[in-house]
Amino acid sequence: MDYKDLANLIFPDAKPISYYEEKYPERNLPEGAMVVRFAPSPTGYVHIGGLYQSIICTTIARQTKGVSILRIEDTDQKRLIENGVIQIVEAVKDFGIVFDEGMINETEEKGLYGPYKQSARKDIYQAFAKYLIEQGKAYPCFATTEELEEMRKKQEAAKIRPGYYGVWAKYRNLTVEEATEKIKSGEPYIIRFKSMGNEERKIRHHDIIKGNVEFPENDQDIVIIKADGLPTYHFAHAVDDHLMRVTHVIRADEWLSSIPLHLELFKALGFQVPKYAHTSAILKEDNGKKRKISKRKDPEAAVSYYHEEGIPAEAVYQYLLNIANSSFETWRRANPDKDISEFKFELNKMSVSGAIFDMVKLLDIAKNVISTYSKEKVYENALNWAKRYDKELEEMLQDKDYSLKVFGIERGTTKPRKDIAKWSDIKNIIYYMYDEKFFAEDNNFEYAKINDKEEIRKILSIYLQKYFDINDDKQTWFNKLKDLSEELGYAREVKIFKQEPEKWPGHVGDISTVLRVALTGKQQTPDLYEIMQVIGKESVEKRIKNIIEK
RNA sequence: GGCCCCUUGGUCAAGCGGUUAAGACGCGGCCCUCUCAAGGCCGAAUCAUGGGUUCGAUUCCCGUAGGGGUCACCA
Repeated sequence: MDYKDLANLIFPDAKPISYYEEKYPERNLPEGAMVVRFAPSPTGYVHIGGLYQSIICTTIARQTKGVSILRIEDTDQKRLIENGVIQIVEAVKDFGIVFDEGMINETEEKGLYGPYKQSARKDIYQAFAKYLIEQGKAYPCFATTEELEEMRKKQEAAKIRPGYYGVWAKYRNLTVEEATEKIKSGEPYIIRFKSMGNEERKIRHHDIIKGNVEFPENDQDIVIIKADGLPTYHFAHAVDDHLMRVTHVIRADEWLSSIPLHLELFKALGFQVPKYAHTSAILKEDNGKKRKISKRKDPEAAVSYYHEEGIPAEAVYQYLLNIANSSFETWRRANPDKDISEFKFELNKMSVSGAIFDMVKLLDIAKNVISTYSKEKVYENALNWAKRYDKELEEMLQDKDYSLKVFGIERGTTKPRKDIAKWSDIKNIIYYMYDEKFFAEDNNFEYAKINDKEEIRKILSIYLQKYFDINDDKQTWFNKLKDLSEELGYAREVKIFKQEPEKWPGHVGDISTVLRVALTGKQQTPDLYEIMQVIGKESVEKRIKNIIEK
């Protein structure tokens, strides 16, 4: 009996690996094309880090005329959740991200290198596991959980490196006969890789992002096929990335320390080693310390958060792209009108250390993104958001023509307004433009410098009687405010006032503030003239009278 | 704890042996025909630390400290 017999006993039906090598031939791609994959587990929600990875992945593939793959790593059956795949596909699609190959919904996929869901690739992993057993590079291990537990305790007590390796690898040197006998008698087992590494020796490796790194060789006989017949991450990584002809493995840097293992695995399988790029995690500051941003503690870790808050997907995308390559914002500034896809992304310019997530900066980007939108686009986005998250806002927006006028204020100019960072801001910014909402508020407004009730009435009365004409153009309107100021003994120009502030009780700005508060209930608003034009003559009169007569 | 990685203003960061150490966000001030938002101008603020190497170190080497990752039949 030899290894071949043992392999046949364990995996009698597995195909020879040549079958798969032929089925998934080398890709015919232009020079420099990168084949990359995003390989999440469908365990529940999409994390901001996953979105980050998928942006990097699809960007790199597109720019090098390569291929991006969405592969689902569902080998841990315990952690799976229902509709986990479609959640990932949809979440990513909301940000405009589409992969060239891989899963497109819960069960369907596209591409010739599938299946793209690991649970559907069981026979493939087993074929390669069988191959390793035949070569004497893998073996069945009969250790029970208790046995392994005990071993670990001993190792810890003796303060030696834990794990299944060297002399601790109890079943590593079983003869084929012994193993066969155990299998035939029905003893449960898993398959382990037989490592030839030596912990004393170092291996050097070049990572595209991290640079040169040095590790001790791997000497752990890690599990490659679990009790349920599915592979562990490590084995699936080697087999899948080889068969899918992935050229560049881009993944989170928590995998960096597995490099010695992965390198050994590729070598044992006779695979060409891909290039690796280990990306730094997105961090969160917590009590002065940094830690990985986490769904449990940080709501902003889940991509759904951005939809709920109404932060435009485009802004999140740009923010993440800027974390990945900080030269992005410089490029954006120089090329405001170009499509984002024209930005040249470079893997090796990614930061080696993790960036702390900065919501303030994200919101600043969002503000700028929204400022470039037309009033129609703002309306559409706001309405879509409101339909899902804010019924009251949805009702306000029912009158489309009117709402378009509201959103048109100070928009589409060379200096568009930048006061909206997220759709959830909108209600508070525009409610006073709608009579029903405005009059629903009690009108105990807070005025600024001029806050004497009598003075306010006087200013408003005279304005309404002598100066208000909805048909005035902006300049005339403003001149009239100046005239009004003068008539009431205020400075007609701010400049003049500043030269001799003691000479007047206030200036035209203070007068217009009175009008502003009376008309909107707020001390700060966009351009008052435009607001008056939008709400119209009747509303202006009604609002002013409402104050005067109170 | 072992192994590995990281450390430039509050945050993101450029820099790659000689620089007045970019830029962005944030912060402060001033300006701009009314308040904001914006825009313009100005400003405060950074090379963790100790040793080397060198004519010269933010940059190269070693140590220290701090932070992070990893040590599963999870990925």
